[in-house]
Amino acid sequence: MARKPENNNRLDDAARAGWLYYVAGRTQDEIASIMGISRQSAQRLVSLAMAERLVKVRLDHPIAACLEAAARLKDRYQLKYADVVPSDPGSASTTVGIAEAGAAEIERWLKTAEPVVLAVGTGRTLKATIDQLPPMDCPQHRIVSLTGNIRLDGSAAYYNVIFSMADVINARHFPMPLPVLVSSPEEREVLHKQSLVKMALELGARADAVFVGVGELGAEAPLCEDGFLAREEMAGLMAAGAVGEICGWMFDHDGALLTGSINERVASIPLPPRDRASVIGIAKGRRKHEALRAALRGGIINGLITDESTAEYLLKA
Amino acid sequence: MARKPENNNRLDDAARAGWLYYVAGRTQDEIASIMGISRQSAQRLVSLAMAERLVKVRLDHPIAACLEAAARLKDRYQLKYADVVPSDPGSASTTVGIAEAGAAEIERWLKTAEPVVLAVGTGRTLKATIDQLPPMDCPQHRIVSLTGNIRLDGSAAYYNVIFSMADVINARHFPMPLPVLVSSPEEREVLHKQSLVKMALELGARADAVFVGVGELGAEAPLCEDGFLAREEMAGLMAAGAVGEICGWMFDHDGALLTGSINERVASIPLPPRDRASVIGIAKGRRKHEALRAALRGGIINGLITDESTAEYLLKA
DNA sequence: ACCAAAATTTTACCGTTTGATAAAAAAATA
DNA sequence: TATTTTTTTATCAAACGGTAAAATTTTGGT
Repeated sequence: MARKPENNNRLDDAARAGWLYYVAGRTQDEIASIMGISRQSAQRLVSLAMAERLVKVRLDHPIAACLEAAARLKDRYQLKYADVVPSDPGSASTTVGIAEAGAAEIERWLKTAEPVVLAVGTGRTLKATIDQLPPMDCPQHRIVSLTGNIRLDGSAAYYNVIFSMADVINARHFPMPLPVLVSSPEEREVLHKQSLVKMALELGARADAVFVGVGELGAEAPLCEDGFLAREEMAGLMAAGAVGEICGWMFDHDGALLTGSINERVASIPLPPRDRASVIGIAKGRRKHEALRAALRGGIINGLITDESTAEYLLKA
Repeated sequence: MARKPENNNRLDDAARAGWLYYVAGRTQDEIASIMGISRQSAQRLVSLAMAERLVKVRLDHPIAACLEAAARLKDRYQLKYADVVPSDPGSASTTVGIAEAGAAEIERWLKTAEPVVLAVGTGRTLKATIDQLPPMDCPQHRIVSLTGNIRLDGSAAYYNVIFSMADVINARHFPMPLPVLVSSPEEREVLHKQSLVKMALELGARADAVFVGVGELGAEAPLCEDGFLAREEMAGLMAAGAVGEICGWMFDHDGALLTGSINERVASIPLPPRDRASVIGIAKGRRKHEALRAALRGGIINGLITDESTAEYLLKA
């Protein structure tokens, strides 16, 4: 009868115990008495069944795939935070879904009692995110804009992230009264010494959480469309290897910031140190794929809110 | 702020909580803080996910004793398929365990690429089995109900196997819009000529796999309890030697269909030829013992899903 | 648009179940 | 027999499931 079934028997018992526990719903005490062993042995068998993956838990709901993708993204790119929302294949929107999810995450930060510093970038996605925020009263927190939204011609882009945000959450807010780009490194230096700007710079460096959009480059890039960047410059940047930008900071395929070139004229506040702060990118869609992957690779962002199909791309790469 | 499609969100949240709990292994406290709700709400969501069968736990490990019993059953009764699940001595449930196993076998059939015709009976066990099926998209298959679930008084029994099944697996389905029993052989003949019924009859005859419960007879038989059969008739049947029924077809101790008597008024679709199709009975428990043995002896079923202690009975006989 | 009723959520509490640890006992191995 | 490994026993803090009252939100009627 019993030849050498040691290992086999053990897994058999584990399977039996796991079955009684997970399928039949008995307590470990009951299993112990049914199988004639001590409760601790029963417990060991049950957890062995789990460890050996004898019991398989399946969750039949679209949301499950999203959660799993988020967990894998976290692991793959060493993220502090990841959230994946279901894709809507039919929709062309670049914000539906992630805007709500982004707002929820911002809300979680704002709900904390101890004061935090939140920083935001700009762009359509971020504007849509802010628009999903419920009114809140957060006098203990401060919010700062990492980047301006002044165009080359001096006018302001229509979306107004920091002020919209301040409108609904009633916290002290620090705008960035500068263009995204200035004409020279020297001009940047001068502007950054203005007292108002200095306060924002200082605050930005201490931000606990940062929420940014991720810009792709190309002829139809929002950066051009919105008049932040001349098309000739765009071509030069792409030739230099740039694939995306965050708050105006250009980076290449590996997520390394471009040295020289335009980055010396970016007036935005630098992203705070990634080891301390959460820098959460909010983006989805085919056109953002490469830029997102580069930003994740290079650790420019350590948090991500995206949708399923974008997550799929980022995972298979 | 427009931000909630409530109805949808409820199950979403349940799925999310269930995933975090069962897959990610978080505690309910953690889930509560992640989702921004109280622990009790988290607990409710987790158990809702269970109740709504969003999470399905399955144990695929073959337990040696069960495997051996299955092999012996196959041999002893010339079965095409046999599956034995562990017994839970204390439990009074007649479905726990075999329902999951039955669902797994149905799933295997549904996963085949070439189109198959699946037929199902009715009853509590089968309903519990169907409830364990994961959502699937199977436009290539067809499913047909071998029997109606209309009572003597014209009302429908609460369990609704074919429609529940169609709900989750999205295949063309063919219900049997008749009672289990009609008043006379002649009426049956008339009814069976209705075009709708004829299609079901035709399909049933071509079924590749059939899943049925096995009904025992007696004063407390489900057939009586559910109002399909008057108690006086039951007594007569038993006197005539009937020990069990499948889809309403009465059989005796040797598994031979009773001639005459009530069987001439059974409106169910006849079971397809056993040499071609798999007719799999799903049943366990003391009260089903005799009916099961008779059905196996007579070859009414050529497949079986049961539990260890029932298997033991069937093997020692 | 308002108020009242109903339903849901939160808060608080309690007994049971669970996972983990450490020492004693038993079994297996050399 | 001595040594190693496993199982049992005992104990404890954390986690869980249930209940009940208070607070909140939703619903329905006016």
